[in-house]
Amino acid sequence: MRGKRERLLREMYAAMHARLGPSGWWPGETPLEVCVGAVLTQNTAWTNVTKAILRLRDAGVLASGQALLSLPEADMSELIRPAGFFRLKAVRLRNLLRFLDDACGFDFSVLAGQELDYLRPRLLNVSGIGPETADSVLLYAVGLPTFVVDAYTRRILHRHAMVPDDIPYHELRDVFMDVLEPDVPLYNEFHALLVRVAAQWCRARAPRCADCPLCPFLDGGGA
DNA sequence: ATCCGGGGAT
DNA sequence: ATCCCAGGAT
Repeated sequence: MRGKRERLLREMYAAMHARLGPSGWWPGETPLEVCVGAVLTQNTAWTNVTKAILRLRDAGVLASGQALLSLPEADMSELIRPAGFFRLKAVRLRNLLRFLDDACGFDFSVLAGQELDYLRPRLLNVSGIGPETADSVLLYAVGLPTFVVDAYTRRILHRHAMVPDDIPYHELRDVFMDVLEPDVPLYNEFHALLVRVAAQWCRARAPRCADCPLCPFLDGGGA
């Protein structure tokens, strides 16, 4: 029965929102920047990504997709070095930029008019773009209603005994999308709240369950 | 199962 | 000086 899971997810959302308020969170100033961040943040912390983005901004190459594309790969690697896996990510970012260039010429409103089920597989077909990166681009840069799942999401739901630890990406995504109506602001805010809870309370080591907004939903946490 | 690399915590 | 953290490809 999944009416129970639906109620639980909505209550968790409400609890986080009540404690933390609206996040107003967007992982970048522009859609282009969101795409850059989506690649750079693969398997790395946001603090590192921020440094890399700043370096790109200061170098003036973040102004347009063309500027980024015309940057030699060696220069790109060096600029994004703080984000880690920098040679790999320079290639992956280039792949994504090339895709965006010929899919829409960096006019993201064109992509916003396309079907999620059409665009998502195409994005996943780009080498270096996996499900999380694709969903992050689709939700935050394009504005299509796909739920972004990450290690934080997995950890929080697993610790609340809602999913197995090794649940595949698409199944975890379905946990949300099977139950939540397609709603970009809702998906945006839900993900943002999970990220904030994971960072401040549901940390990988030394979690602070006692005063976590999701404490009431813990096994034996009352309610 | 292993590789790719950095920053922060311990 | 290590250990730990976080996606995707092969």
